Amino acid sequence: MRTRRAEYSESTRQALVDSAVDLFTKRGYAGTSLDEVVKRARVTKGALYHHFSGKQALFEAAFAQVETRSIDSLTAVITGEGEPWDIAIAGLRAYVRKCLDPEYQRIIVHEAPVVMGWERWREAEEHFSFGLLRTAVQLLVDAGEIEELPVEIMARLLFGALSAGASTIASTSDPKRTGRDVERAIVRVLEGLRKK
Amino acid sequence: MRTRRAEYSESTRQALVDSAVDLFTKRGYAGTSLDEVVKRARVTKGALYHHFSGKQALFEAAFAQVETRSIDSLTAVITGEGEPWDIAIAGLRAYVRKCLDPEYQRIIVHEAPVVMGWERWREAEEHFSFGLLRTAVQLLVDAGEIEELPVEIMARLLFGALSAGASTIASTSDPKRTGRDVERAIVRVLEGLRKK
DNA sequence: CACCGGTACGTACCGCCGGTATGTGAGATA
DNA sequence: TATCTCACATACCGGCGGTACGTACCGGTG
Repeated sequence: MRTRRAEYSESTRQALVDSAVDLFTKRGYAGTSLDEVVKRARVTKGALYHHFSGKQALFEAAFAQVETRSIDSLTAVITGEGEPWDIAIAGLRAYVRKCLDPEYQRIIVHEAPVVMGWERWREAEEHFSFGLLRTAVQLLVDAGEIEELPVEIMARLLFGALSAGASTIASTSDPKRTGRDVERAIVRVLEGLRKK
Repeated sequence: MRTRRAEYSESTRQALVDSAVDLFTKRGYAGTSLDEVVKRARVTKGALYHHFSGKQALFEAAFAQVETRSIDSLTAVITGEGEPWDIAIAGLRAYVRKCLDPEYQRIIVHEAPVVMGWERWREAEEHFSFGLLRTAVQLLVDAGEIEELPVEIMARLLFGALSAGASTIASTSDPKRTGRDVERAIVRVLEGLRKK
């Protein structure tokens, strides 16, 4: 049954997560105090510690929210119709665009590996962006489009390159132009791996 | 002139930096307290704050020390004799090996971008590993070995891929084997960019 | 050698922040 | 209506980064 209390509770939790996403994006994990988070959510620390076990858990909730919202648009591209090669290129473009979103960039790309620890981050990413990327790479290998290098490794390297590319784009004076250059470079790298 | 006081002072500063490198490597930036750092260096916080303006500055000193010590071995490889292509491959191998060093892995690759801020980290890296990498890429382009994509972009992407590769190597159960796979994959990517 | 100035620390303390223990009132239950 | 429960609020603690200030020792000067 759906009671009023449950609705209020969920609303409070959501407000906390939203507040956390905002502040973690603007000031980073270490630079954000829980007092600020609860103040912006118009509750107290009691509420926060009722819903989450601590600051880390709150970060993971923020992480999950940003990833969950991001993954839908990407999944739509990956699972669409067309040639595997074209799908991969489209997915590439979509991911680079996603990396330009400040929330994604700061929370997912930059802070998460440090805050959650690399191992935990890796595990979580299996179900999100990285999982999708590896699926896409596997798709290309299965379709015989690119050479049969270890998929796990290739996906990791590509993931790193894309993140670095996104960071570069975000901090350049001409993001449009840099974005085109990054896209072109990555496509060129993939073409270099393509079977003739 | 070289006075005794100056020597003592330098020794104290060095002890602090060494202690910081150790603890930052083992417990990370956030997990390390200054009390621990000064205790291990057998001084007090007064000494620390005499030599450094704060925790961030201490981290940057640790960062600089690890980078400075790393760069010598890499520079030797890059500036050696031989074909540009072979030099680049050798440099690649050397860098992958360097990434297996726990200090380099934790302080330079993982923590520095978050602790120093991505922009500051990027700026600092110009004079260290990334600067070398870009030089190597420029070398290949000048020698006509690889296609003339924008050097800055290529170096950024390669740097990101290498960092991701380093993280993967460091956290796998069989670093030796993963290291070989990463090396092979990157070499294959470069060969894909090679002019015939 | 006596004196003195400054540097290289040591000591004591503050405010903030993450986390905890406990109180409380509104809504669900019988 | 009486009671129970849960979703918070309040008050407080210990630790940590940072600061203010005291001090001893080295090195130059007369």
